[in-house]
Amino acid sequence: MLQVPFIKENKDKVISRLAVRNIDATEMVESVIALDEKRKAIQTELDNTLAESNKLSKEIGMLFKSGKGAEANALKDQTAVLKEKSKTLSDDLNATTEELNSTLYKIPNVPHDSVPEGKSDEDNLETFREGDIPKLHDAAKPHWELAKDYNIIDFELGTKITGAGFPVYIDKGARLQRALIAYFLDKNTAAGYTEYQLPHLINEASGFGTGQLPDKEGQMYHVTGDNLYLIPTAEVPGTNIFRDTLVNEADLPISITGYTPCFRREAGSYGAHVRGLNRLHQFDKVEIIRVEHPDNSFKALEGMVEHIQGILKELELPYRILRLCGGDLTFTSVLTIDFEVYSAAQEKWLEVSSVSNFETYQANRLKLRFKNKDGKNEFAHTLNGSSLALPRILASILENYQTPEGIKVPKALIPYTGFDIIN
RNA sequence: GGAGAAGUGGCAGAGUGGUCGAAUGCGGCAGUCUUGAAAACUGUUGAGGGUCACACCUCCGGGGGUUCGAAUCCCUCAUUCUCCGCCA
Repeated sequence: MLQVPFIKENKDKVISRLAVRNIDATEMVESVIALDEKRKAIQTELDNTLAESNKLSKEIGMLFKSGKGAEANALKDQTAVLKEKSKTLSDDLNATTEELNSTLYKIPNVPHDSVPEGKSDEDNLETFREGDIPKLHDAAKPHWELAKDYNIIDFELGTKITGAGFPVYIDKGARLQRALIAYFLDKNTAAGYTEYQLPHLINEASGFGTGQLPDKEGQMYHVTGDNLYLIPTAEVPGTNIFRDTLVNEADLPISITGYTPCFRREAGSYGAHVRGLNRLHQFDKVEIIRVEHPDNSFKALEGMVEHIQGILKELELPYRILRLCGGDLTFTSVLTIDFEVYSAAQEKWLEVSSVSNFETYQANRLKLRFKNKDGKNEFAHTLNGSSLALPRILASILENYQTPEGIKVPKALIPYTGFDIIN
């Protein structure tokens, strides 16, 4: 969430930049400022009441010590009134703080100056494009047909076992998945990211830490028996490593990577865009996460973008880079860069990675800080990105690399798969 | 799943009703010494709210209670450790 002093000092800017997200935050911003003023007033009154009460208690203690029991008992009566008053005030304070926080939770992060205006993904700004779109043979097919022809992914079987959106990968399909995971992790660790294996279920506190809760619980699978949630992305367990921590400035940046399955309810999705691997309830993803010094976070974002570019180039997939417009920007992000890969048989671009800088928005909720040169605790910046998400990479490999003889394996992956063609 | 124990500042670790926001050590920061560094020595060093700055308030796993007063007593929840059971 945003910090109240920041909102106060940059009120007009906050409102005007949030307008890029097509929301009018005027009312929420005003309300935050008013509630904070109210909170301060109550806090001050409560503090004074408690100070008085503390003072009396000390006096009572001293009187008892010096054997003046009668005087002490007389003072006790006075404390009763103060106690009643402080009870009322603290209830009032709690209610106000809660109201303040719930308003803060509703205000998304303030988009970076470079974020273009726009309503939907159609308004995202393409900034770069590389790689040749392959010319496929006449009998070329979309990946869901290829998957069936070569028996490497069985969607119906997954439907039988679980439901739609839970595919079963078979034989070379499964090996290709495993190869991609290992390949991505190797690329990430070679770039300085430390590999982590993370829990696939998270508790409520973690959901709050990264912003999935309180508003977006409908997007996660909820294990009600234990009140845990299945992770929608490794970002959640990975970033919550740093919840309630004070890191050393010298340890920044912290870079971690991890492979996890991701579970998303995707309620309300339907139609052609969910066909095959395009949108699933369970999918695999390798994530990169960074905790950065505020001075360096945008440079770090650039570095992450270059890193992912390197992987897509090595896989020889045609890709483009987009700067998300305000309307498409995720709630917690200041700036998000998307990567899309061209899927030749579907003849469309598929999103395979999303890289974001959250600045202090997550750190504020997480209480992730470092001690700066002046000895003050300062919120760190957090960033993350997919490096990479598997299903659409797989889809584009299957489609782009298909030949009449079979599906070729990208050169970079052959050491990992142990085979060079699916036929 | 059963029995017992524990949780304190960045870390380790004392503290069993008032003088405790909390001894001590490590780490951090500043200084002395040194050509410089290390060592040694001296000083300083928790977080949040509040204030121009003070004052003041809150925080000893989370929540609740007893008391004029709680790190300390009681209840409760989650966690960790030890022993037993079960087990990939």
